[in-house]
Amino acid sequence: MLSLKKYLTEGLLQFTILLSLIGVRVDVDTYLTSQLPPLREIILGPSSAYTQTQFHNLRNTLDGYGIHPKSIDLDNYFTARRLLSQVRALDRFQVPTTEVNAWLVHRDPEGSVSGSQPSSGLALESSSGLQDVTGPDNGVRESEPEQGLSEDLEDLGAVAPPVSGDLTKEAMEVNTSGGETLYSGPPGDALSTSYSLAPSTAINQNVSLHQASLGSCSQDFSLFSPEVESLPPAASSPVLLPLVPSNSTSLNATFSPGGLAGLFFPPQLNGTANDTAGPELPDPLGGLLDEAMLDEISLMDLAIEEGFNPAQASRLEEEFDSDSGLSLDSSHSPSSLSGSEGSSSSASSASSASSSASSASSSTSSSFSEEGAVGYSSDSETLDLEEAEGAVGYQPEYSKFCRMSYQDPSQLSCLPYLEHVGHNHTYNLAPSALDAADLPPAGGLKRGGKEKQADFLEKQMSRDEHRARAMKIPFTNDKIINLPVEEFNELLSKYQLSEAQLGLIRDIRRRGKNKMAAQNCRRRKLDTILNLERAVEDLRRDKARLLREKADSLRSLRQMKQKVQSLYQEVFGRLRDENGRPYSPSQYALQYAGDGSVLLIPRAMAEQQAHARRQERKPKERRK
DNA sequence: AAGCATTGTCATAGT
DNA sequence: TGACTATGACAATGC
Repeated sequence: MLSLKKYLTEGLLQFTILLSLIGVRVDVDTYLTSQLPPLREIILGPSSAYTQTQFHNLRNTLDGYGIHPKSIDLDNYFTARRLLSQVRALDRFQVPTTEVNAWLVHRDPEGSVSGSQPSSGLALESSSGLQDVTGPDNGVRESEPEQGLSEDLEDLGAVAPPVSGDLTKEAMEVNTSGGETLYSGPPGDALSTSYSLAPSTAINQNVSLHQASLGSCSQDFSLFSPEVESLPPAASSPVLLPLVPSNSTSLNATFSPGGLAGLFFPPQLNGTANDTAGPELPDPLGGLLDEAMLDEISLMDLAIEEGFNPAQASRLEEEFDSDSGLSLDSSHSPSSLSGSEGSSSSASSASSASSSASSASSSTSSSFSEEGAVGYSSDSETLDLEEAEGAVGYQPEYSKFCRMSYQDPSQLSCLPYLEHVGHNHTYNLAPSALDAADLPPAGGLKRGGKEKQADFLEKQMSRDEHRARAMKIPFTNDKIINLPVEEFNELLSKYQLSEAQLGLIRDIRRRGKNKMAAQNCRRRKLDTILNLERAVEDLRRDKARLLREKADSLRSLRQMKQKVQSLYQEVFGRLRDENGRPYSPSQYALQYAGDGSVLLIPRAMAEQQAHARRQERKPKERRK
């Protein structure tokens, strides 16, 4: 039995370790407690410590402590919840949504201006389109830049109203009569995240401007319709670029691998453009992305503060993509965990097995010789119970025993030389098993074997059993301990017992119950430790997962910003003034508006607005 | 022999 | 108030 138990215990643990190594978590307790009761009993022993006294204690559940207010499960639950939330809060990373709406200008072939056809025209909304490109899992939304863009629009409205003319500070005049009106299309219609060719014109009369026109580059830029090429020169700046949304062409279609490559690596602009707006585009995104960049910087700062960097993230990702279940901390590797669990489990099994002895005792004969918990026996050389009593502070009883047990000469030795009470720690095993293991084969000494067996059984008796026997208690310790109080009192009433006997019986009952309570308590303690270990492991995994997600989000954010920058350069490089010349990036900049429109404004104005936004932000940050 | 693990027991607080 | 449980602390014992 012992070897079987050890074999099963170790085998189960090894199997669990193997499963954990391949990423499968196994809750041994689950199997032991609910799914495989026989296995549990083999390994841990019958859970008598949980159930023995439960038939008269309705408070306890089958597990003995499942719903008790003091249940460690409650502690574990709340502790785990708290720790989990704390860890998650530590690494909480919320990537704000990004919605960049850009509307490319196109020309009304008839020179008319209309804002009522948003579906026609060239949509350049990247809010979800970029997410599509980066994939749904890596979709990153960043609301702050969008908010910043809205601020851009507001600022622009305050400083240089982009629509309906009336633009002050120089060359802000808006000409609505021309055919090169620019349109600020409604972004809401941008169901498609697409770049598309505008089959027709959608020009908002209110926002038409003449300062921008599309050059003849459209033949090599599929984003622009041929119609746009023939836009007459515009007159002044800033220009409001109508980039009309359309759902006719998906972003994925337009951003074919080549197209995406073009976005990531902007195509060289034509010679004219390169002359003025070429690679040396000064701060191409200008104030458009500064907010976003600031966000990223702050994100990176945060990451650095947390001891986390993208390289780490990549490494983490590689590590955890394998989902090996290995924790970051080598000291908490599955092996170590399993080791601790193994030791704990073995300890638990030992304590449980002790209870199994108690339970086994319950099923044994009620005769005196067979009664009670098998186990804690006196040493064979020290049959003196009273001396043992004295050794553990039972002096009053000790004297009684000396008086009461004299009838048995073998137990009369109230002598100092029998001080040592041998503890047999195999008491948690059934005597039969011990007999089979320890006794010699039944072939030889039959009579001697029986005597040894009797001696052995006597050794297995607990001290209280010896005391009860010495006091001639007429019922078993098992009954004394486990009977409900009413039946217990009824039992006592059936016998004429001396005060000494009654006192012993009460002590036996008290000690027996406390013994099981102690076993129960220790088992719970072990379970608590194991659960905490599991909780720690879970938290470690959660933290690693959050870090990995954070790395993914940062990566997606970077990619998206690169795309936006490339798009900016694409668009800006193809803008032409009234003379067909490209705009100088040192003098002009594109600015996104919250409604999805794109404005071409003087760079000084853009920088001024960006500066104003920064000034606005500072007090807010200080407040934080 | 020291150290550790296990178990029984007591005292005490709480139910 | 008694019975019972839970648990910290201590001691005994075996390894």
